[in-house]
Amino acid sequence: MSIQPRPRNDPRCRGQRAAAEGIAIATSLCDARGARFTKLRSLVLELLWESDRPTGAYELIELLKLKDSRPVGPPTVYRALEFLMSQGLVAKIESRNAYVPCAHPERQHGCIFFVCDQCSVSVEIEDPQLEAMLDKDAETLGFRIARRVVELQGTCAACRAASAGVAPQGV
Amino acid sequence: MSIQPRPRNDPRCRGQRAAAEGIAIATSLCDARGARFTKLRSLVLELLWESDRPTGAYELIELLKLKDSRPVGPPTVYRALEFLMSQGLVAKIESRNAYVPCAHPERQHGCIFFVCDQCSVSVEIEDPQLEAMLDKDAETLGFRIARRVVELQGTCAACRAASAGVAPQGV
DNA sequence: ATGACGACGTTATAACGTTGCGTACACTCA
DNA sequence: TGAGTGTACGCAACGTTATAACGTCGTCAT
Repeated sequence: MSIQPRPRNDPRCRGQRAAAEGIAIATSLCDARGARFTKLRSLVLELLWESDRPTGAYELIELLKLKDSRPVGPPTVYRALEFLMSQGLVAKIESRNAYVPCAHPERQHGCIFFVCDQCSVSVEIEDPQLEAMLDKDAETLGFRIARRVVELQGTCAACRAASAGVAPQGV
Repeated sequence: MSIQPRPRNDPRCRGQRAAAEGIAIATSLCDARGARFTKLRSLVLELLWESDRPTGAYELIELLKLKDSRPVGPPTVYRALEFLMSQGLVAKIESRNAYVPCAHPERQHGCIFFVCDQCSVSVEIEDPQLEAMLDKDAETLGFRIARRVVELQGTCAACRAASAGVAPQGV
């Protein structure tokens, strides 16, 4: 049984409220691990939580300028992202060269992302059964998995509904 | 039950022989579809088949220069790759910004790639059961999948064996 | 204080990908 | 046969994403 998906476009999961929660969890996690959750790292994570879609590194640079009037270079942002990823707080959407906050950093798990081609919304789910199958395939090959990249591109329910309104078609 | 993986680093699947076979299959497929399998497209596919690992677009540009003494620009190569991908002859490894020939273009299927962090070898497998699970998850979300990106990064059997020889450790 | 270390700043550059426009060649069809 | 059409390719410039290399600063244990 899949764990209930918790879409990142769900109102309960986005915006100021979620950002604050995300930062709080990240703070305590890093604290527990002895990892330094610096101002910059916190700011980057906050910006990702406040965004409603995967955000590129250079976009983050722009946002940091606006938010903090602090000009930061690419290496700085990439380092922050690398740290956040190493802590499981952020994931990279490889097919978009963009970054999203992990919905549940407190759990160690492989993320599966559904990314809408039209509105760019990304939804993160967990599916332990699917992970198990990948593990089995890996074992067959004698391959040791370090990182899983599972990204499904297509059309989200909202965009399908919207386009169906214009030009209805069967499922 | 998973279809037997057919690793791209399997001798039967690589080198001149495999390249020739790959080109032959591609030729007949394109012919049947009324798609133009031009000299350039064929050459790019051939280079991918001859490589033993995912190959970047700019690397292909260099290889084309060597092979054909023909200087081609980035747009030309990207267009060829786009065509080859549209025909299911080539897949992009998103986490590497690199391209591999599809082992079995004659079948329509979602590819799963195992990519070694150390030697860069990539192995392509099919797993219909896994695809079915992804489809089910998508259905739960009302998401229509257009393209699957499944890439497992880690250490291949050969590299594990090699490093185990140096510093043995349990599985 | 001082030496070690981790985080961050800065400049430049590598690597990857696209836009826009022009030309050549093949394929129809009058 | 020659005009019209569409697709592939050439080319210059540019845009985007990511990293290398090196320097500075603050913190902390000795």
